[in-house]
Amino acid sequence: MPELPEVETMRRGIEPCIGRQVVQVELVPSPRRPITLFPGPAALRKRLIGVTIQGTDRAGKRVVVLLDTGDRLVFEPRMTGLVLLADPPSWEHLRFRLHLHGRGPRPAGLELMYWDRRGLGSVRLMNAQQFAAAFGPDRLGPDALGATAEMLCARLGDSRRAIKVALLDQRAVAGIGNLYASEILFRAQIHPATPCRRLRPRAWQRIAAATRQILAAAIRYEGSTLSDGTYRNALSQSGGYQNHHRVYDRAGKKCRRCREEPIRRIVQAQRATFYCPACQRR
DNA sequence: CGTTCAACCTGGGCGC
DNA sequence: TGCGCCCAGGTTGAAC
Repeated sequence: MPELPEVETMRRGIEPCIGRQVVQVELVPSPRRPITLFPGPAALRKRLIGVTIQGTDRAGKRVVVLLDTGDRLVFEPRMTGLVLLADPPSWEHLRFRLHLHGRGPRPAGLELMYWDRRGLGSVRLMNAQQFAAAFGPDRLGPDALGATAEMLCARLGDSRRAIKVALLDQRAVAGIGNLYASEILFRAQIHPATPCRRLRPRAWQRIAAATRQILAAAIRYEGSTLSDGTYRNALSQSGGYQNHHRVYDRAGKKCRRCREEPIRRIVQAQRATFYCPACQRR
């Protein structure tokens, strides 16, 4: 679930952590199996307790917490992970919790939590070298929020892949996931199966503009909370962008643009793609 | 190059 | 009511 807009919303939501000090590290408070934690519990505690949070960042679909030691704490939510300051949807799947020292005249502590129902995500503490190796420019393309036609065309213009599949390639452009890829191509009025190399400069312009606009709008609405209700912002509140989807999960329903054609669902690279066959011609 | 499949997990929805 | 299946916002690596 969490794609760029959801992860960016979570990142903004945990900004109150900035300037606070880690006083306690809780690993897997529930009796559940742990998610991927790196490094091990002892090293994690040793390198986290006493450090101060200096800032937050995002690496594609990951929330990054910058520490005054130069280390980075990286939360990768994958399908069902949440980075929270407020109570999670259930205590059962809480995986990790940092207790932060309060500040100000009435210091109240904060708890930075990672919750993950399916447990496919991870929490990793990385030094500068490890972070660069994992998320450097050779591993992660430029952020999709700043997509330009030149950038997309330079990175994908020669590819034979379908544009929908290519937009999910995090090395080409970082942050677009399955839901927003369909929404972006609908807004750009491009058929999702179009091979990248067949796209003209004008088409790349539309795709780049649609990428920026869709992602920015989704961030404004604090992301999409789908029917399973899993996604929440850091305060455990639902997003609102699901009410603005044009094609995602609307198979069989009439296109909101042409008000005629039913939205079609196809499968590309084993993943669902939604589009309007009338508005998005090959 | 590109595609396909399986794996990692939980849980909601559906047909029978 | 229950069972078995299919599906899901992601990523990775192996096989072809």
